[in-house]
Amino acid sequence: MATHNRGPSSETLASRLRALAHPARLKILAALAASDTCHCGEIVQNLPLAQSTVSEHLRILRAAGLVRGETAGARSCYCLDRAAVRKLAADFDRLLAAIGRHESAGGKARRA
Amino acid sequence: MATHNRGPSSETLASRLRALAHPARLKILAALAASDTCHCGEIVQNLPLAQSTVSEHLRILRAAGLVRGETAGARSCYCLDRAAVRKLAADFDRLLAAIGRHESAGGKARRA
DNA sequence: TGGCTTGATCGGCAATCGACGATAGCCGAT
DNA sequence: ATCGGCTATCGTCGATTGCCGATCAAGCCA
Repeated sequence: MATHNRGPSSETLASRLRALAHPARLKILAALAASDTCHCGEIVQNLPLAQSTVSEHLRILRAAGLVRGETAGARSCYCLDRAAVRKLAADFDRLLAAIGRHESAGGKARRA
Repeated sequence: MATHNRGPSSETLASRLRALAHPARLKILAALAASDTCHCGEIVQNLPLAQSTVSEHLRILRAAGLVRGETAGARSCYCLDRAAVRKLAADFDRLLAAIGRHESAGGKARRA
């Protein structure tokens, strides 16, 4: 049994999905996943975006909790929060499983 | 090499996620999943939004392919495309699994 | 037929987003 | 101390989004 409630609210889940729903941010996540070297300049070089834009995307990902940035002065080190990514995947999967199931399972009418 | 692509491009996946990344649209999807009666007025009654706003959200969901609307004149019938939902869930899960895994095992797709 | 109900579309408005350049702060190297 | 590289933040601009009321098109029923 799930010891907690079913899932986050629509607002919470939607805001986390919003953080993902941008091609540049998906690419940034993929870059962070590929190499743990994680500083910003490397990402800027691999994307056709200005440095300030990439920094802004990193801020959004950090605010969503998907990325942790240790700003060690000049060279900040960004690390993917893999646990948070997995948790988001689980929440999302739970929602879509409930939606995608052929029958709306049981009478647990979920009022939103 | 042919496009042995594992998943859709960042743009494609991001645009589909964008369709989901709104609390009202998540609620609409849940309402469609709960009851297959699927006409618009019922959804409007369960949301604090104007009818035109709900219609707009339905249009976005339809454009994303998650909902099919058979506009049979006056009373249109909206149905959840459960196969599309499952496909999106699979694509998303594949992406997040690749990101959330501790080691990026394959690692050959380094786009510059 | 006329009127009613239902939903899609239009036009407008405010808010937010996404991008950029410019600037400021921090650190190591010279 | 000064220089130069790196990054975060600020301000701004155009584009998009979200919401609404109003209006229009299409069926249904008396």
